Amino acid sequence: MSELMQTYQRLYDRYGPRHWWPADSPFEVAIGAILTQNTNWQNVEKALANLRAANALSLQRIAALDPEQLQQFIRPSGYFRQKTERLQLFCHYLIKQHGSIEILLKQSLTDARNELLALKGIGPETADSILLYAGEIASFVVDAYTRRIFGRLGQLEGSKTYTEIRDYFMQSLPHQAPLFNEYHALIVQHAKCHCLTKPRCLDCPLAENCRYLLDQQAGPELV
DNA sequence: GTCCAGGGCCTAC
DNA sequence: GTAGGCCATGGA
Repeated sequence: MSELMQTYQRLYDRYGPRHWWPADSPFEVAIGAILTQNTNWQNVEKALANLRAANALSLQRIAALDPEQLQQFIRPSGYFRQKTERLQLFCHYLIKQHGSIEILLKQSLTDARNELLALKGIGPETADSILLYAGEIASFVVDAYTRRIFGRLGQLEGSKTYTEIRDYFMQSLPHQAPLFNEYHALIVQHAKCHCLTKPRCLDCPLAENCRYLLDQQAGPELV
């Protein structure tokens, strides 16, 4: 079993299925993916609840909303001016070019990904999240946690770019959307583990492989 | 009060 | 091509 599959298995054995992405439709996944940029998911849920309460959580409604009103709805998710522009650009584009997110996502991975990346406000992580969680397309999502966790395992150098890390995962794992889905969700779950903040975490499911932990001499701080 | 969260864009160098 | 600043709210 590859190193990455072994790590996956340990995370899965500890945390179980994460049932990602928490959304009712591909469109909601995409909206959530933009809203959660550098933002706690709890705040995103508040923004989504505001949109839902106003019956505004749809492609046509978001596109047609007055920007200042949209800003108020999504204010809890932070960066509300930027995200208002990003959401409306995204919706206007979908309406004009495809009519729905589902149609955009029917293309090949490369075509759909390049199209998403060409949109202002959609970078690699957001694009891959939309591809994977809205389109069930096997595009691995890399985030800050991925760098941190696998850096500590000694499996990633800190200098790797987004593309290099994504390539590493995609070349080492079978291209299965359900696997990529669960793996990224497990990484986000594991980010809450004490091992990322404390010198020694004995309860960590990855303790056996954790370079940081192995390098530590026995210290007083046990979590 | 400080830090950070499921990033990305823009500007300097 | 990349380091640094900027965007903003809410909970720990």
